[in-house]
Amino acid sequence: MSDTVPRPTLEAVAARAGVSRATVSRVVNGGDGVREPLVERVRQAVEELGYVPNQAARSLVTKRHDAVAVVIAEPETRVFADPFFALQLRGISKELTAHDNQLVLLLTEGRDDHTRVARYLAGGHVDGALVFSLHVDDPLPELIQGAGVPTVFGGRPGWGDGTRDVVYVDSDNRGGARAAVRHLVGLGRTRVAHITGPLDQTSAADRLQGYRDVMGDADPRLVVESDFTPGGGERAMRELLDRCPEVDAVFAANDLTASGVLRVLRERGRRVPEDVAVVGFDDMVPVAEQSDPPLTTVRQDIEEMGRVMTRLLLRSLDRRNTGGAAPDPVRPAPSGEVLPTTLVRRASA
Amino acid sequence: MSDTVPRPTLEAVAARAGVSRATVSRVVNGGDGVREPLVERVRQAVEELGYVPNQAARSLVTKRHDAVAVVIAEPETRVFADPFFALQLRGISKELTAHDNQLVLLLTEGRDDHTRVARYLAGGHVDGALVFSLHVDDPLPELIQGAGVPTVFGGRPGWGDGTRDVVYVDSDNRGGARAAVRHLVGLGRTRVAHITGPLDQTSAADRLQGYRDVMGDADPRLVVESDFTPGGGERAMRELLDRCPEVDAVFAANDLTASGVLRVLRERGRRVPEDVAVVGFDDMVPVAEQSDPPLTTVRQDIEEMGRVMTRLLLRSLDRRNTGGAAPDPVRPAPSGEVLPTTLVRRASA
DNA sequence: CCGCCTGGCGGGAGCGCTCTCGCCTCCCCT
DNA sequence: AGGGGAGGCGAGAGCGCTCCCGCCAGGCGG
Repeated sequence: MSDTVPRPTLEAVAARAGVSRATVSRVVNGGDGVREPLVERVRQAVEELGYVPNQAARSLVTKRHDAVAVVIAEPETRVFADPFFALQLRGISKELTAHDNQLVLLLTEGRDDHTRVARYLAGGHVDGALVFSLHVDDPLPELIQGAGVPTVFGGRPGWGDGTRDVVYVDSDNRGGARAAVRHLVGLGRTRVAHITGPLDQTSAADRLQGYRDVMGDADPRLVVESDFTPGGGERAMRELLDRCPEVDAVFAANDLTASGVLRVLRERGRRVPEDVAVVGFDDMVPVAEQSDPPLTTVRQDIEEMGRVMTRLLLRSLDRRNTGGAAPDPVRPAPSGEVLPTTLVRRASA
Repeated sequence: MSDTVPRPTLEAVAARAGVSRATVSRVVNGGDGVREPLVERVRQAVEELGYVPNQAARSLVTKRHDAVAVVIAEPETRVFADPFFALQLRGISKELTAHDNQLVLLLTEGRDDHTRVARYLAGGHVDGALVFSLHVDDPLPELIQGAGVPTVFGGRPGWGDGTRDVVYVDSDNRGGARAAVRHLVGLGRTRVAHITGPLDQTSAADRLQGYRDVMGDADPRLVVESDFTPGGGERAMRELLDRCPEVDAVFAANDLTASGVLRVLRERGRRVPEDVAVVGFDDMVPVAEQSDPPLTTVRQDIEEMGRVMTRLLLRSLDRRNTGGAAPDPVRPAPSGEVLPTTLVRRASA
């Protein structure tokens, strides 16, 4: 059948335009150092033949791929149930296409995948990697560091002791949590509880930290560990009400948790925000806006986070390609970029 | 700094193992036609040097890339808010990695992106494409067909007149809708309404069709068009109650819509399911299970859909590479695979 | 026992591109 | 008007791999 006609090569275009391969190459890659009339002739030949450069041939010599891997470690299924990654991917994708780079998606679950991913990255198929790994004990980041591929992490890696040569982008979880709790305190609430996320994730740990920044170690009964899910939020809230019925405010570690909290509160006949004020985290719009009452929450700009990660990575790739000479002796590589979070006031607090 | 040591080449491995490049190549690609002792020696050399084949060089000669593009046309932002694509991607990713293929993700919004994607696909960077385009008037599918890349569509393409040479995988939206409505009728409901999705999406159109299969054209007041969102569901339900207060059952085109429906029903003091029974579609677990009351809905296996699409594509790529000779004269190419949907009974109907 | 055939292995070409050279042209300065 | 320099362009050498082909060894039949 349609055995896909052989695509035209540089050679063919050169012949058609009556110039050398080198000149066509120059034109295709920006056209510097070629005089206008020739440029025009080559452009036309390219057009007529429908020439598209063969990326494989190009990579073979340049050793660049104009491709970036996005690694999403996803041990638990539920992680994927929220639009978090979708938004990240959007931001990443936009930024990548703006710079003519491709996005190679690597989804992992389980150990075998880890080594597979590490091998792939070490294989030099991509120029860099954007890695999301939520859990502190995840071996993946270390493996990837070992692969020698420029990498930017999404979220503060748990194992980073601060001095490591790690580049990451994170939301200001701690600051956002502080803002949330302060808001609650500002409302005159005195029994402000916190239902945490899984504390082996740095985002959850940081939010707890922010809560403690404001509340100190106050009443330990007011902190209940949970798991970022609505069901977990329900369980935690029941436990909380049993332990400490006089609670008058809850800072839930994310919006999903908050939705569980609201449900239990309704079920127990507590009015929100009159009896108990509730603040969430994430500003997952469909959840937060549609909840009853609409949820006051801390917004983080997930898409922007993806964008920033990408920019960071591309910039470091650029450096590597141009002047690796001076490796910036003043501020070495390690750095984390922390994106602001903002409190969004709705009805629940 | 660490200027990434040059990776070992086939040549290097060959030297180390004391054989020719060709032999190493043979071993790396399966080892047929090489005697055991040599295979072993080569394997060891590969191991010692940490050799990884250079995919670019390989593609250059084989003209295969072991990579598949996943194109997600996403005109509206909200599409991304539900876990639909995330699940698809999971299925696709699993199947792809099982066959040692990479996933190149192409997210699009807007016209410019369309031509960009078309160019990319036509550029022969990938072996095939998996395309999701929800709207009937989306020009993307046509563009992609034109690019001459083997393609499988996710969801029935709107412009397919049935006779076109199109391969797609879809859920049995129509059948699922029928099952939902029959269930409602079986409950003794006589005023069964349908709140549709955006009818320019085939899934929404098919669900409406399924509703009509059972209800005929009955009372036109019972069909309200909406947009797959909770807010849209609310508006539609209000309108429905105004138009036709005696409604005793609602089949919502998806779970998000159903959640809006439930909210309005609660607000208007109608009991679910006693006064009005409600059925959704999708079985988006977090929404359906957590709703109040838990939602009876039609489940579709999204992840499996991704898997099936991938299998279909890979199979056709295989054919192309091996014996394109006999293009299967009996059953030509065109085909759509329709995956079953099942009714999940919870409390709302 | 010799020739032939089979099968394992090496040599070499070439995939389509980039990039370094070196030549040649044209322009500018003296 | 002539010399020097700069810049435009072409030739050619690979990048790392696959695959075709041809050589050589070993096993068989005549």
